[in-house]
Amino acid sequence: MSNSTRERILKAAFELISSKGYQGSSTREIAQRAQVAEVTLFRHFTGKAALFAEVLRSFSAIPTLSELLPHLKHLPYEEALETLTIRFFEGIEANRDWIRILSCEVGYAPEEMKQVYGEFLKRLFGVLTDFFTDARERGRIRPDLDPEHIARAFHSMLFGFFHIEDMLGVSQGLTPLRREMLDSFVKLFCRGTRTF
Amino acid sequence: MSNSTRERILKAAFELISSKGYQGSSTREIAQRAQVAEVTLFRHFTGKAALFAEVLRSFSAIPTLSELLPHLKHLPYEEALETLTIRFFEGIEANRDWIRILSCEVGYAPEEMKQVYGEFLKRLFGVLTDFFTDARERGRIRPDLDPEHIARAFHSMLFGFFHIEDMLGVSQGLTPLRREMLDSFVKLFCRGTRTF
DNA sequence: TATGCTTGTAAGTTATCGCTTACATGCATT
DNA sequence: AATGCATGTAAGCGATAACTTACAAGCATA
Repeated sequence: MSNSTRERILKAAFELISSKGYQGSSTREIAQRAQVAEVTLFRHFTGKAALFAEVLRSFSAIPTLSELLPHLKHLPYEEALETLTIRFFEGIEANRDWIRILSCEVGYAPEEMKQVYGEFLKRLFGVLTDFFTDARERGRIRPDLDPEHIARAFHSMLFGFFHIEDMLGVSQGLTPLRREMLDSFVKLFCRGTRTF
Repeated sequence: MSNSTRERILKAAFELISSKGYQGSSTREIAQRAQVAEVTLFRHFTGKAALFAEVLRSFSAIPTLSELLPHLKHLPYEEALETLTIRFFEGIEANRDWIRILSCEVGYAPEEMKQVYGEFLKRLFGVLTDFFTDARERGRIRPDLDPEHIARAFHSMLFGFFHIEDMLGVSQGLTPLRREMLDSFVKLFCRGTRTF
């Protein structure tokens, strides 16, 4: 079986599920979108559930965040936070479909798929914790704060904001109004963590 | 048509949809759970979609937060923030099913249902903004901060945290570990907003 | 007793679902 | 030329979905 066929199916499934949900997407429609006979889908994957699990694995949005970190360490704390915030939000936006699948569809999905989500988050929290650990070692942030807690707070704030905006779905992207809101978040967060 | 039948159907639909999603819940199963013939469901509601819309309206988790506010105003800022945080999280926890429906299912739902969510959030943000506006007028928080932005930051942080924890679904409730995490959030948030 | 309202039973509609089977086609390797 | 592999076409399986129709039973009020 050629690889491209399989990947076309995966891509179609990803797109459809992210817009209509797992239960809302039929194998017929997925096959149609992939320009493939429905039976071909079942020759590549043992079933709809297996296809979904494979989608979760294949499209795992690996955070490009970790590549950004070394660069951030040479910036002043507030500036680094600002860059991190914008990049983080852009990253979420770029992978909005993937994230919507994970943060919504997984709730009804079997345990196996939750693990994919759990591992993804663990890596993400790890990267963020690294950043704040480094900042603490450099004396940028107060030593009494747990870097992991800060990382979670940072993540929660940005993710929570994105999720609400995404669900209401009035507009997409980093609009000026959102940019302004994120600026306030950064200011607040910076004051809340930095040394004086 | 008696009121109790209708309400039993609404309650059953609410429970089922919150655990299996809109698409995952059938009218048969909803009727069964309500101990009602399926046809009765269709005599009370014009269809599944109409039933769902009615569920959204009926179970609108009205924040008891607004009742809490007057009491908070007499507390020191950090203490008020702490109480607000705990109460807010408990409120989210108590309405977890309702919130899961809104924050997940609505993304795939028609525009009409998004409005229900939008109006709910608008009220919620309003209540929080009131709190921070009052705190600013009392000189508790820095005057250069926009109360609405602070309110959104506060909401995003708590909601984002809850959502992640809820989706991964390892445990429920305000566990000691979460309590500790929220304490850090409060400390961070307080330092980020208060005057010195 | 009669009327009207709500509910239940039963059977059925049409549509779609996930998935399978049987067979033909085309292309590449041997 | 023959073999094997990936794909397509077509038809259909059994299950379930949302929803409808027709009719009977219960219960209240008039």
